[in-house]
Amino acid sequence: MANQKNNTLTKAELQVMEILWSIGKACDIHEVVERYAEPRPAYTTVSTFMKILSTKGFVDFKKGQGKQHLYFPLISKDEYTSRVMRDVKNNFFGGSVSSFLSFFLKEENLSQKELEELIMKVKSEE
Amino acid sequence: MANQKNNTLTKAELQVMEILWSIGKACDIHEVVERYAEPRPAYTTVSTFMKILSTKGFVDFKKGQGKQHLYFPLISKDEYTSRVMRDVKNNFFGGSVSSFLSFFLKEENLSQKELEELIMKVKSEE
DNA sequence: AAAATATTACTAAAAGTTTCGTTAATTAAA
DNA sequence: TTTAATTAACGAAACTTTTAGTAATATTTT
Repeated sequence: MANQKNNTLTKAELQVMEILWSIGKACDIHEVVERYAEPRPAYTTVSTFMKILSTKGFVDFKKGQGKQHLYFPLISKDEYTSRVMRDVKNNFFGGSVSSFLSFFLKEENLSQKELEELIMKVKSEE
Repeated sequence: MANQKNNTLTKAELQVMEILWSIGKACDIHEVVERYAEPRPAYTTVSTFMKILSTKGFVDFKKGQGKQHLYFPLISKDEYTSRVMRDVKNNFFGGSVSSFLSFFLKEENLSQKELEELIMKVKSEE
């Protein structure tokens, strides 16, 4: 039986992913727990999330010297961000790019000029 | 005791709000149920959500002739969209407008020409 | 006004999420 | 190599969300 793919993260799962992304390298449970703000969850709680995230296909792990499992994300923050943005675009703007952008510009109250400057900046970064 | 304000919508609650927004006027439970795609939820299920949404402060109701309650949203879709956008911006871009926009533009892979057309369009809508 | 119908409130079961203790397995220490 | 310590897997309790049946209330019909 192939791994049933579930492509949504719950709030608590996302929190774990955020920490994995911020650490930026394969790490053990302890390193993850340490990064939580108080009150920190129990070691076994994070361990459970790793298990869930593994079966969901969001993380994998390898053996480290001494340390048994070193966990790492299988999806980048950018990739996940893309999914979230796509969902917002679809759910709130009927998938329309221009509606999305239009709303955003009004929301942020950006002038024509500011927008063009931003675009220039983005372009130059490529 | 004042009404404890809870400003997040669950998935099922959002679905109800979407329907209320799309109907655009105060309506009864039946009208909401009809708008669901199959398989439709039970009448009492939607009724329960209305109760929850009322206590959460997202909808209110008034008496209609004959029909007992006519429900209507207390928050517009635009307002709620703003909240969602703000949350995405904060959670994924550290609250930075330019990061958010930059990501979006790269993501959509818009050509210079398309961008200019979009800007024109957005501008003309103001 | 009494009976039938429709609607909302209440209650609770089912499903999903979050949390962590206990157990089993693995690694390190004596 | 036996014991102690560490770690992951398992199981389940606590909590949240979703779903809907039943009871209570209100409206309509006869």
